[in-house]
Amino acid sequence: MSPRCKKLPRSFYERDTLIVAEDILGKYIIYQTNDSKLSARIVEVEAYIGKGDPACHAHKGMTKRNEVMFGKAGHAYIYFIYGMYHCLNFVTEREGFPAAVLLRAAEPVEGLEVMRNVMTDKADRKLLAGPGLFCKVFGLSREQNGLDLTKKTIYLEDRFDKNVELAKSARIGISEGKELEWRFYDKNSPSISRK
DNA sequence: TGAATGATGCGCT
DNA sequence: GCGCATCATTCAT
Repeated sequence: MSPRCKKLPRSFYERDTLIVAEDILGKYIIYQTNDSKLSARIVEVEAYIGKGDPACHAHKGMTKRNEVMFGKAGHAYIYFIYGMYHCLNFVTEREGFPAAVLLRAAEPVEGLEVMRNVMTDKADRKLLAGPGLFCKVFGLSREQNGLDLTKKTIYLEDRFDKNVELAKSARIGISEGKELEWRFYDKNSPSISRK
C-alpha cells in the first residue's frame, strides 16, 4: 500500500522548470508555524526561466533581490511587489541557473479558520486565488525568503491527487515574453486567479 | 463582464 | 525617478 502523503524531495525541483511547473499542479503546500498548520492544493503556477526569459527577474543578472533564484533548487524565493504584496516561488534547476515556478493560486485545505481571519468577506475558494493573496493569507513575507523546502516549515506534498485537467496560457501581468505559454492551471478548479 | 485606476514602497538606472 | 510576476474598487457596456 502506498503512503497517502509524501514530502517532495529536492530532486523534484532539480528538473526542467516547465516539467516542474506542470507536475506541481495538484500537489499540496504545507506551512507549519508555531500556532497553526496551513495547507492548500496548488492549482495555478507560472514558469520563469533563466537570463533569456525577458519576464524573469534574473533577466539582467544577479542582484540582492533575486539571488535566491541563482541558488540550489528546492528553496522559496519570495519578493515584494507593488508596494504591498509578496509572491512565492519555488526555485528550480541547477545551482547557478536562475529559474523558478511562481505560485499563483491554490485551494484552501487545512487552517480555514486562520485564513478566514485574514480575509473576511471572501469566499473560501477565493481565499488563495492570486499570488499576492496567497502570501497575504498564508502570512508569508520576505522573512521566509530563501527557506529550504525540504525542511519542516514550508514544503510540498504529493497526496496522490490525480484530478488535474492541465491547461496553459500566456503568463499574467508581464510586459515582455507574452508569446510564451508558461502559465499552467487546473481547468476544473474554482480557485483560479483569472480566466 | 470588462476596462481603467489608485494604492503604496522598494530596487535598480 | 520609473517600473513593477497585484488587487479592490469604480465606472462603462
